Amino acid sequence: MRADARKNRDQLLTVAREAVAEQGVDTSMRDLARRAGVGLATLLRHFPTREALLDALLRTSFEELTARAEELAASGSAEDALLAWLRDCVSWTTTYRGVTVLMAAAIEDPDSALHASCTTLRAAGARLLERAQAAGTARGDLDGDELFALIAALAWLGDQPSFAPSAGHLFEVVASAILTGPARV
Amino acid sequence: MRADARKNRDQLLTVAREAVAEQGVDTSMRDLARRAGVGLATLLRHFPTREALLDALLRTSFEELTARAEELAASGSAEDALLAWLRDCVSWTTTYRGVTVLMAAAIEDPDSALHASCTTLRAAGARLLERAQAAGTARGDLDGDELFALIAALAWLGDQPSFAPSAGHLFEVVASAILTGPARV
DNA sequence: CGCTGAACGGATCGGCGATCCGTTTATCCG
DNA sequence: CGGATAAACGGATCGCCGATCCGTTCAGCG
Repeated sequence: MRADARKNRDQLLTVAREAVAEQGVDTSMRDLARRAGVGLATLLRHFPTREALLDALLRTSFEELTARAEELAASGSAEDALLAWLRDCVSWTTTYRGVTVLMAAAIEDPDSALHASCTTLRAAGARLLERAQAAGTARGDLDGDELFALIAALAWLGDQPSFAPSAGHLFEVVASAILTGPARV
Repeated sequence: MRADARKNRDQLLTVAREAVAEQGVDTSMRDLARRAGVGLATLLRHFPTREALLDALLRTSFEELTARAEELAASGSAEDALLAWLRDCVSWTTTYRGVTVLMAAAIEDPDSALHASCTTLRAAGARLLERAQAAGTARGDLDGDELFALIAALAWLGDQPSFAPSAGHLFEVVASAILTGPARV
């Protein structure tokens, strides 16, 4: 890649990171380009769609969360690991506004740029869930898809200004429904 | 109101009802006007904003749900009443696509056309919740705001194509977290 | 150096919600 | 019944959006 193209690309991602954190995933592309000091066409050449831009922005975060799941999968308590990972996932979503809807759409559409990252993340969560279920500390009638859906719902609550103040407590409520406490044999 | 105005207004609401059910709350206003056989300006004169249109469309549903809550508040079991009302609320949201985000925004903004309807609905739910809490069959560390948020989150899940298949089961999961079973004294 | 293809961005397109304003028409009253 | 009048109408227009086109510029290599 040419040096000037690389510079513009990096600048666009930096600007997009700030803008998405402040104004959410629906920020105007034209505005993004202006803030980065490039033309709209340049932005759209580097990232042909809004989704492609967000993919580049979010990919590393997804990979970190997936790695975190694998790290926790090797830790002592299956219950603690699952709970800690849920917490990490939900709190991460507060970084970018509107990211939850994006993920829900990406999981649905196999052609989405984010599809692979999302399914990998979901699978990582499923493994943590299954381990906790095997240990008898997570309710057995849940699967990975449903765990992912619950994470998304909690993240969505945190994204809504009206519900955000309750989001922390509601996380505890839902977590208590997922985790069943120590094994009862 | 002049007879022709009344006719157009009714026609617009009919068309909007279908369109919102099919394509969600973000349907193009221009398209709505076309489908109703009127000019865009006519649609916007009757309903100055999209929100005003949706308010007219949803108001009666809100009133029905509120009335249903009051009816259930007089029924036998506090637990059954709360559960039945939650079910009614969540299943109603499947009628119109995208309505959940609208409600979350309306609760936040006191100037919204839907604000009053939403707060009334929330208060109606809070009364059912408090009755179940007094009977010891709902967890005590929840308030009306949080109950409303949980309903919205479940409704949101049902609105996402990727999560909709799990929505029914997840309702049971979350409901089990709200309800604590028969009073344990 | 000079060439050349990659990268650039202004201009343009169709679509959106909102607004303006000249035209039509339902309604009321003489 | 017929004319006045205000209400209702909708085409045209505005500023915004994302997307695309295409002539210009310049980075990098032989």
